Amino acid sequence: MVQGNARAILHVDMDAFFVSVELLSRPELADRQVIVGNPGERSVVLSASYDCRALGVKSAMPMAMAVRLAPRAVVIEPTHSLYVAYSARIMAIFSEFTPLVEQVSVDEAFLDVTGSIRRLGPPEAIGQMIRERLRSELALPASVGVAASKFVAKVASTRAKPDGMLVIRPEQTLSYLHTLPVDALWGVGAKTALVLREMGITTVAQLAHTPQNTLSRRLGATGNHLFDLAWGRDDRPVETEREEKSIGAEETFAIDIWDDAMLRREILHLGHRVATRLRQSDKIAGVVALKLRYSDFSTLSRSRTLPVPSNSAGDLVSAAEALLAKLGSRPQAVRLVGIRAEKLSDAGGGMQLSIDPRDDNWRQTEEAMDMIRSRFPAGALKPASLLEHGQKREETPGPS
DNA sequence: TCTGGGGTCCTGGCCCGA
DNA sequence: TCTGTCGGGCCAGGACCC
Repeated sequence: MVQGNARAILHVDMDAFFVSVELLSRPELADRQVIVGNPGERSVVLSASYDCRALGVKSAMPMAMAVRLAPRAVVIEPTHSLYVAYSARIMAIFSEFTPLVEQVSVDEAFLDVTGSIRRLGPPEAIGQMIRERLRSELALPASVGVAASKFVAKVASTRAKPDGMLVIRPEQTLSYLHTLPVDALWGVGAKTALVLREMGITTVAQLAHTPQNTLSRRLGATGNHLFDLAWGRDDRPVETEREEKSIGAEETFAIDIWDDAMLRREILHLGHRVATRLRQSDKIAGVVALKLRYSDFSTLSRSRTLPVPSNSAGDLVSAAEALLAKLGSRPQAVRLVGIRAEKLSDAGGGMQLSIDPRDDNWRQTEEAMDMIRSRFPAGALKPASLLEHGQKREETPGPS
């Protein structure tokens, strides 16, 4: 597999991860069609078993459509804490094979096993051992792609699904890539695929044989990037540490709303969620962004730099409310509202002190809330205005 | 069919100061 | 002192990924 200086990269991707984890505690559903997702009318599919996928059900598909395609499917509500716990066990297994593990999401990772070959054998043997460990210790199926770069390994694991392994040797890379449709390239979504189709490009081979300057004129930097990928050029290293760049929270309302008071209550709620997560990560935010999505799905965002970086809900909510006020009246009912904390930096332990001493009481209150939250179940403590909101949610349309 | 929630990255417009 | 321009920061939005 490894020739000269070629790297040996594995991409390990768990198969229908949320469904597989749920089935561990519900073995009686093993032969049934299963969809994981919230049952609400506005929810989407998070994961579907492969027999549902055969009927056309896909991740991110509206649940209403999925149920129409697979009327016999059992719908299970997601248990995120369970997925996070299994994810930690999966990553621990990976780290026994190499210290170079880059976790991409809860259920997939890149592993650079170049340095493990002398100890453990060729990369395809390492891939097989990892799949067997996941199967024997966690009873979870995974697919593995083996290649000399992250991008090709990722393509290979996708093509190996479900429960398979695909090895693309360095000398096979181009001939393999050039058999693929262009949307197999990482970074080609619906919009870019449409632009490429307008240019007469539907395969990776066609893209590779299009002049690079033609691609960059139409697609900018993306064009250059795709051209490199089409020729198998991807020397991005497996990165074991990633700095968080932003932390956010958003909610889609059960029905679109006009009521400004309700919108502000949700902003308060989201502000507390984001601030709590900032403090848990020991981060402060320099910028607060507000996001609104209207009935017609058009989305608008506004952001502002804080006078002093902060991880206090009071500061985040004030900034978000100021952005909301600046927008003036709403042209349409609001479907979704979100808050994101950006330009993160280290808080250096504890909360950031404001230049305004009047804020200190509020900050101390939030610190006390953090402490109480750490001892009692989630939702046990919330500001009075949110308590009222929580009660009203039972009777009036609120966030889903 | 009618579109969640968590993110990252890129681009282009605008403003401001050197 | 005035003007042009250039770069950088900020901001908004689009596209993409899982």
